Amino acid sequence: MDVVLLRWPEESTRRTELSQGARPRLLLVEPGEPPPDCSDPLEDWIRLPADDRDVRARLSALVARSGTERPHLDEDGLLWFRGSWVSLSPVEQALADPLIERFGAVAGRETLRRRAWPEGLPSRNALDVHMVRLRRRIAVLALEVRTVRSRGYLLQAVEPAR
Amino acid sequence: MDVVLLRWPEESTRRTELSQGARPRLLLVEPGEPPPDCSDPLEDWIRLPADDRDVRARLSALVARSGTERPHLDEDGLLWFRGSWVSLSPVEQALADPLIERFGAVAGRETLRRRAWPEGLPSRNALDVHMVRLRRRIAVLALEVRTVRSRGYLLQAVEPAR
DNA sequence: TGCGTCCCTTCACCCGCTCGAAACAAACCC
DNA sequence: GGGTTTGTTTCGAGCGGGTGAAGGGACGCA
Repeated sequence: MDVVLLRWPEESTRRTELSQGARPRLLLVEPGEPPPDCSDPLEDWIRLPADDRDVRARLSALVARSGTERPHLDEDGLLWFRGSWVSLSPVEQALADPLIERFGAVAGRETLRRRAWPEGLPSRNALDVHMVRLRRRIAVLALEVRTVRSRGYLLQAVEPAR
Repeated sequence: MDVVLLRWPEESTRRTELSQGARPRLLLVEPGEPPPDCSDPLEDWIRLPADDRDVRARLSALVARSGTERPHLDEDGLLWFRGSWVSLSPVEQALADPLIERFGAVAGRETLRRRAWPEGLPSRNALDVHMVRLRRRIAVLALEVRTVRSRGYLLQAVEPAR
């Protein structure tokens, strides 16, 4: 989802419209005008005239905040994230799919099981084993699968070191 | 809680120190320098030289953001705070729930006891033991449970070191 | 001031269960 | 034939929740 650029205060009505739709937006504040009151995390502003790098930095911060950046599985079984990809085996695709849908939230073990083996699990811990393999693969994309005990798994970007 | 003003990029080491303590901070970016990468919601930046009103607007936005932030328990048993999470066991969820409801105020022992074990306490000090465990877990989120003797417990954000 | 009593904290241990990971083998595909 | 994919077994680490027990601080009371 893209960030919308708005002139402030001219386009203030459009701003309220967009805030309804949870669409991230960057307000370009006219020289001399007072800055807006941004309490929405999906909203930011910058004073004109502005350095190009500054605008881009705020845009990408908004994108990151809105969670727009999510991995994506193409029709060839390639898992894309931040411009890189790895190929996944069919089973891994079936597992990755619900994890991507719920990116950042838990996908239940039962859901995953059904998606990969609708006919029933081949063996007791097939799911665990394939999860290990999926983890190894997606590591190079700085993606990780975290376990939420007795609930399921959660796909997320690797937290940058503090 | 006060916002700390930092020069960027000179005081970058201080910046990382403060991010540990979850202290809100505003980076003052020197002319010509590239803007920082702010993923932390408690961090913001502004390009120098800056309009006084602009600085004040960003400061008060930071203050507002740090004050209203309260932890939140999602439907998968994950406790979220400031963009990070830990998973809680069922008993811990039951205890965390009333603590979060009254975030910053005391939740009585009796209330907690009833929420976790409506049928009656399994043993004399089960509540205390589980409280220790809950404390250990939420520490990584910079949350703490303070005891209010003979009244109950209080959940709050860890005060950043001065 | 000394003492006992709550109340709270923490530790160590137990049991049952979940999950991770390695290792091996079969099947499959260029 | 060599790499990849998938299934299977097995072992062990770690978690969740319950219990007992030790210890310490706060408070009331004599």
